[in-house]
Amino acid sequence: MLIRIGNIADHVGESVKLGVWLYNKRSSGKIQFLQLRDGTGFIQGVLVKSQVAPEVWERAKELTQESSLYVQGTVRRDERAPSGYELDVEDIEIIQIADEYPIALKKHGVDFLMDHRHLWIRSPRQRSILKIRAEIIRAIQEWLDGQGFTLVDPPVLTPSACEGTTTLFSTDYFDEEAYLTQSGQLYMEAAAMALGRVYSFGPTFRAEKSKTRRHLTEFWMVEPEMAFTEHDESLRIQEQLVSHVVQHVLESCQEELKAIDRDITPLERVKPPFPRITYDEAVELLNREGMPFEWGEDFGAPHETKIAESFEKPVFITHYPAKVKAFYMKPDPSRPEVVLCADLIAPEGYGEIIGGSQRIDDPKLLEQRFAEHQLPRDAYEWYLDLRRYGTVPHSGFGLGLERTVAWICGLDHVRETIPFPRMMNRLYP
RNA sequence: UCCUCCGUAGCUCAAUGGUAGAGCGCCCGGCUGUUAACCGGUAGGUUGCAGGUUCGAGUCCUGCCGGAGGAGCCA
Repeated sequence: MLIRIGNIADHVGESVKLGVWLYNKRSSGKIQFLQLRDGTGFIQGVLVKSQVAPEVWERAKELTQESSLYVQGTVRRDERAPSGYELDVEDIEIIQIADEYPIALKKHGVDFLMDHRHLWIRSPRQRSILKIRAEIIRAIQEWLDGQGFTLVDPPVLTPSACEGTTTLFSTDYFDEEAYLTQSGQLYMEAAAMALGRVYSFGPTFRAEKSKTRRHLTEFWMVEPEMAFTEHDESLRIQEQLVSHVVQHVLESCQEELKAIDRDITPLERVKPPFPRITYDEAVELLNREGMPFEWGEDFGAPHETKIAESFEKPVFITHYPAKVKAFYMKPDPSRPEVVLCADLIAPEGYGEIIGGSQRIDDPKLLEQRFAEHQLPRDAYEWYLDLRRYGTVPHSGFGLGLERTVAWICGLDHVRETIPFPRMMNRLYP
């Protein structure tokens, strides 16, 4: 039976068999060091010429980078090894001698690495990031499930835009045009009226010609939607969710965070409550900090970074002007020119990771908004129905997974947070 | 869509308008504790494409193609 490197500590002193790839090899005339990986970890295999069969020694010499093999050896504790363990190799069964591997253990350019993304993800750094991504997903679902949320899957193919502003990917749907979803939110509002507290987790598509470190054309969002929930309670849920995710990663991904060299001190501070400032206060802050900004505009990336610099934790910016936000957001009853919404801005310049709001529950007002935004009413009759048949106060938000992963991992681009990123100039591999 | 920058060996990069080079990788040889090992050697080129200026262009000019960073928009 094969043992996995991740469990190697349980087999000290035993002779075990591993299925591995050769990550790297160093050799002298009479000793060879094989850097082996199996997806769960790395371990160094040691062969001393005088202590192994001649044919095993020769097989080890043949191995090239990323060759696949079964290796039999005895596990030994060794203080010199980065992982604390080494394998004294006794036998080698070659599965394949790999062709010359394109990715050297040296610096490469972004374009070259992206062209070889299918191989790049084997590297320790990329492997660690994908592992952290998986733990972030686990933490999100674990927390929401524990709070009584039900997972509901909205459609990916949709008949028309949810918000109508951004560019959509279109596709043939028999005799009509369909679009890939840019948000499941409206469907999740329907689901919340059926199940109370719900969330979706899935891919989202935006055909925007954005070329920045924060943009992908295909990315994953978590979109909770909550019936009988007002804006303030939604913010409390958001800060608890984000804090749980960060603390879970700190506990369960210590090795990976170390492997990618993430400074975890800013992450350790991420606990509720998060600071809240209004849009008005944010505008004041920007002007005070020497970044002139006019009330009524929407913030750009440099503004978000400047605001975030004033806080040690993620910060909520609330009560934006209605005209810069989506049509479905509920106006503040005491001040109808602003809406009950909040963007959560991550620290360290990572920008917006959550956008959320309380939704309009009054059917008359929602119809008025449809008219103001010149939205096709017939396509949204079903959405208006939600307000006609037992409307309730409800709120929801969308959390961008890749931006959250980039922030927690401390990456300078979201393209490393997803196995196969889709961007304006990238559809391969 | 706009702004800025970059395209030279498999990879990362040098080369004042004057003989296209280095390091790494591959291959060969050496080395009994290597950590991106090290040491010696071999091979490796239509300088992104098309024009132009010049005695002479990797280098200067124009256009195109590809890429990167940013803006707008958003998560």
